[in-house]
This record gives sequence, C-alpha cells and structure tokens, in this order.
Amino acid sequence: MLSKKTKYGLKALSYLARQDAEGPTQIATISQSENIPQKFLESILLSLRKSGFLGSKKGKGGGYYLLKPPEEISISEVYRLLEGPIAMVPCVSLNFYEKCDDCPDEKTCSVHKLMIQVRDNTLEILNNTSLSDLIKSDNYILEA
Amino acid sequence: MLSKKTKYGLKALSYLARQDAEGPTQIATISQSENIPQKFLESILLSLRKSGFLGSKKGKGGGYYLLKPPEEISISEVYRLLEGPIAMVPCVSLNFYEKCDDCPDEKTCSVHKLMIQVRDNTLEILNNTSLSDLIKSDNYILEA
DNA sequence: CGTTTAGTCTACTTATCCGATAGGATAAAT
DNA sequence: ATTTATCCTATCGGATAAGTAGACTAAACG
Repeated sequence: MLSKKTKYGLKALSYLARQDAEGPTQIATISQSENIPQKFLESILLSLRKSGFLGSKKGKGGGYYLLKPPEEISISEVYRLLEGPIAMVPCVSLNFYEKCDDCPDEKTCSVHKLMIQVRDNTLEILNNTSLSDLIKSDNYILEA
Repeated sequence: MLSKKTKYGLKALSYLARQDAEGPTQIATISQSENIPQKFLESILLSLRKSGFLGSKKGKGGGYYLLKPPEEISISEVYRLLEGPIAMVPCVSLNFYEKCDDCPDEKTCSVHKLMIQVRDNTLEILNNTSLSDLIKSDNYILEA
C-alpha cells in the first residue's frame, strides 16, 4: 500500500510541475488545492527539499519550486525517498537489501523469485515515468 | 511491503505442493522446515482452509493438504486472501475499491493513472503464476 | 528598524496494525 | 480413555502511519 506521504508528495510535485515557472508556490496553496493537511504537507515538502528535488524561499513571496525540469525527475527516485524500497520484500530490494530471518538460501526460496519479477516490472514503470509524464492527460508508457 | 503472513502462507503452500500426495502434513513439520513460528502458522493455515485452498484432518496422522492441484492455485487469489488488495492505492483496486478522501476526480489524478499501470503489471504476473510455478527451480514467466 | 510572511525544526499524540503468543476446546485415531 | 493434532478466541507489545502543536528562523517591505 502506498502511504499518504508518498501520495501527497507525488501530488504536490505534480502541482508544482503544472505551475511551471510561475515562481515559488506556497505550502498553503498546494495544501488547499490538493486537499492535503497543511502541517503534514510541510514535512513532506521539507524532505523533498533536503533531497534536492525542491528549492524553497522564505518570507513574503516565498514557497517551493522544482529544481529540475519535470522530465528529469524520475518517479522511482521520489518513491524511494518518500516510501522506501520498491521491492515488496527486503531480500529482493536493490537499494534497501536485507536478508530474511527465515530462508537459509534465497536461491531456493519460491517467494523470492516471484518477488523479483514483481520488482522488475514495477521498477520498469517507475524508472521510465517522469514527473512530466504524470501531468499529461494520457500518461501510459506501455500499451494496456 | 509483503506481510510475513502472506510470505509464510506462500511458503507453506509451496511446501505442501512439494509433498504432493504424501497425505496430510502437520503444522509442526511445516513450521520447522520453513522456519515459521508455529502458532502464527496455525492461524494462517486456518484461514487458507476456510477459503478453500486447504483441507485438514484432525487427530493422529492429521494435518493439512492441498484441495486442488498446484497448477490450479493462482497466486493472485492467495495474495488477496492473505495480504488484501494487490493495488497500491484503494482507488485503483478491482476487488477492494475505495474512493480517496482527497481527489475530487480520479480521472484527473496523476497518481491514479500511474498506480493503474503498476496494478496491471503486478496483476499480470500474479494471475499468471500458479503454485506449481512457484516450486519450479526456474519459474520466470516473462523473460528478464 | 520592526512587522508580516512563510518556511524550518522538534516533539508529541493518536490510532491502527503486524507479528506473535496463550490456553483451552474439539475431534480423530488407537 | 488417552494421545495427537487441528480449531478457536483472546490478548499483547511494539512499530509505524497520519496528523498536530508550537516555537524558531529568515526574507521582504514599509
């Protein structure tokens, strides 16, 4: 399940991408437009800033803005920051690998192999979808 | 993230599938072989039985056994029972649909569209993988 | 300067769920 | 009747998610 944090983060980024070069957008504006609790959104935008996705300006006329063009922001990066591993199980995670307590041998684990497939497919989508794809009205990268 | 419950459930089913027609297998046996806490496994097997995946026999010589051949047990069904929705977000779930609190309109939600893609891809894998695929040494249904 | 504006930071609350355990009830075999 | 093994209900601790409170800092602007 996708956390609200990630969902809100993606919606906020989409909102900013749609504003394009309109200058900084305030938290309150995004919060109201996207129905996201303001205080919660604050912390999300903060971590997006600390990871280099967003810039910010304080004081009057301040707010948040994208640091890179939407085309260069891959959803998989945002996902990993806000949600954590893309893999459904730590033992198949590329960036957050952890060995299972059970499973003496990953190679013979039936679940392991299945989850690698799921990971690869999800990764394919998230890697190849950018923020600019998200704000297109039709954003399917693969045919249904 | 896949819950331990689902992971344990899949491993237990795989174990049973490998036993084939050896008669009922006891919880304790599976528990020890697969390193799954016995009491926890009990409740998992119980719900797998109540949903028609497993049969059971009480008393001496009792245990659990598959009610259908492994080829006919789709992983997506097991997943839905133990884990719940396959979709990462309730508003794109086929079997557990729920409207989002935010989002006035799903059609214009950027996250919604992305999550449909992820769901379809994951579904494709889980629907087309059976328990018999899980216990094969090489069980990739799609080329890497 | 000082006031307003808006982001920054720390800490906390609250609720829910996951993983696991306890202990007795039930039913089958011998 | 006794043993074996599943069935069932209840419970518990810890982790995490979602959201809130409140004080702090910095920029603009008169």
